[in-house]
Amino acid sequence: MRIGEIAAVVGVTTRAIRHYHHVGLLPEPDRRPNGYRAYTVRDAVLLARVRRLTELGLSLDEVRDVLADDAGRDLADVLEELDADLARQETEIKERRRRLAVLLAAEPGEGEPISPALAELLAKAPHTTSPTAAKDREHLTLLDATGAGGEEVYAALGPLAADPAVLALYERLDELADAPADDPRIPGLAAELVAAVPDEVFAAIPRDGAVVTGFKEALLAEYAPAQAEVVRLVMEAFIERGRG
Amino acid sequence: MRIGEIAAVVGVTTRAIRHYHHVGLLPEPDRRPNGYRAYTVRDAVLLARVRRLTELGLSLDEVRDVLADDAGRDLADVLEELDADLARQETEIKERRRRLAVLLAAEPGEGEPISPALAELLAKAPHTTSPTAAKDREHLTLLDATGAGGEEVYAALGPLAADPAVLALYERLDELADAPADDPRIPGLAAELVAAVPDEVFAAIPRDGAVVTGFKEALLAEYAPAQAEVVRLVMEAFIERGRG
DNA sequence: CCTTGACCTTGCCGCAGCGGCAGGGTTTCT
DNA sequence: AGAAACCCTGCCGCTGCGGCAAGGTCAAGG
Repeated sequence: MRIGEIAAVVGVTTRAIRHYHHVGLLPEPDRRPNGYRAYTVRDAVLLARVRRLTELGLSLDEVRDVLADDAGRDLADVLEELDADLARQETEIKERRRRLAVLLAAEPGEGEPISPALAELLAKAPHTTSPTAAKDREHLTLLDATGAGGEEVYAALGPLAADPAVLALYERLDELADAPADDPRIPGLAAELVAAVPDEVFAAIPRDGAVVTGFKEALLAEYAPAQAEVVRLVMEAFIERGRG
Repeated sequence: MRIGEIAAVVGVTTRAIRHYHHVGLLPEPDRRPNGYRAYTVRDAVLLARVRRLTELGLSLDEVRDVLADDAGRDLADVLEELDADLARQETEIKERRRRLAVLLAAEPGEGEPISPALAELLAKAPHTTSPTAAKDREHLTLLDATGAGGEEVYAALGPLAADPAVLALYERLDELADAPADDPRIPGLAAELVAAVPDEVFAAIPRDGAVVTGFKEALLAEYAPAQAEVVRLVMEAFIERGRG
């Protein structure tokens, strides 16, 4: 048989067969005078064995091992390992599909894949065009994606988000966009912000390991000077609370 | 933040981030005077979005598309397609595991992954050292692997395998190993072989499409001249029966 | 001051299992 | 005789990074 014929018999492509030759999985058969590979039925039997194993999901290296050690004992080992691997993949896929289902169910409006808990929180918050509020929401999605914040954080933030008084605080922060870093309104606003956040929020944020070096600086760099001052003061106050 | 810091915040490797830059999935941030990449919190937010999507199983190209079309409508499409794909993979894995389970249950002796139906058939056949019988078994595994033979073939072959008289036929075929192609024993043996195979076997073999060109020649080449003659006669007789 | 160690930079190779293509030659059918 | 359908070798491409090489940079400690 020529390569196309054995390929048709066994049900694989000629490219695959040549690849098997290339990696030494199948021996190169004799050649006809014109250079064509001349396959025997025994080659087809061998190829079919290879094929069965690869279709089960074994890697070519594993197939080579199994065919080399004709022990048959090895095969059972490899198959069991493979089954364990497939089981792992299966649960992985199920988990992903579960999360996908959650997203698909809750997302026909949002253009962002976020956890349902955060989605609920954001939905509760009043609509606003405040830039600093938008920034806060972005930071929350970051927290959400890293998985650092659990359900408790969102639950604790719930009343805060629903409180219309918070909007006024955001607006006062917005007003500091062009103010100098020593604006007199800074300390007062910082104090009010600290007071507004309930203790539970702070308690719910996992404090395992310090915040990554450089993150705070980067966070402050996001804001105008006077706003950064406010944020810095608020953060300091929280760190104090953490120590207390 | 430096690259290692943003990587720690979001929970990815620096290599992945650089890769995202390389393929244009994330914009290259500004550089510090020393050449280090300087990331902002906004970069972290973006990276986190990318990360969420890739973790769901989207390809980097798909992520790029989703982030480009901020429509949010596109996202739902991609996610649904992804879910369909995952569902397909899941059933695929289940099917493989099912076959694996069958093999693992029935195989603690055989060194070959074959269908249980064929395994049962081979177990029924009496033990023999006949080379031509061994060849036949190999050819059956080939048939088994290609999926051409269904359960009916094996069922029809059952009585034949269990018949000890068949052993004598194999031995007579073996005896022709060194005989010339015009040995007088050939026609009689061929006729007896044809007579031995029940009609159901022949009927059960699916005859969709001719046998692959070149296969018969290769099959005949497996045998010594006189044996090949027998096989050829048997095949001819079957083809005749097929026409009738 | 010098070293060590922990960072950062660019860039290229490797991975699995083939598919595709280029740039030939052969056989076969019409 | 020409076209279609085969065959050959060989190399690049895909995915999503990981690893390694061969450096530059920066902070802390002996």
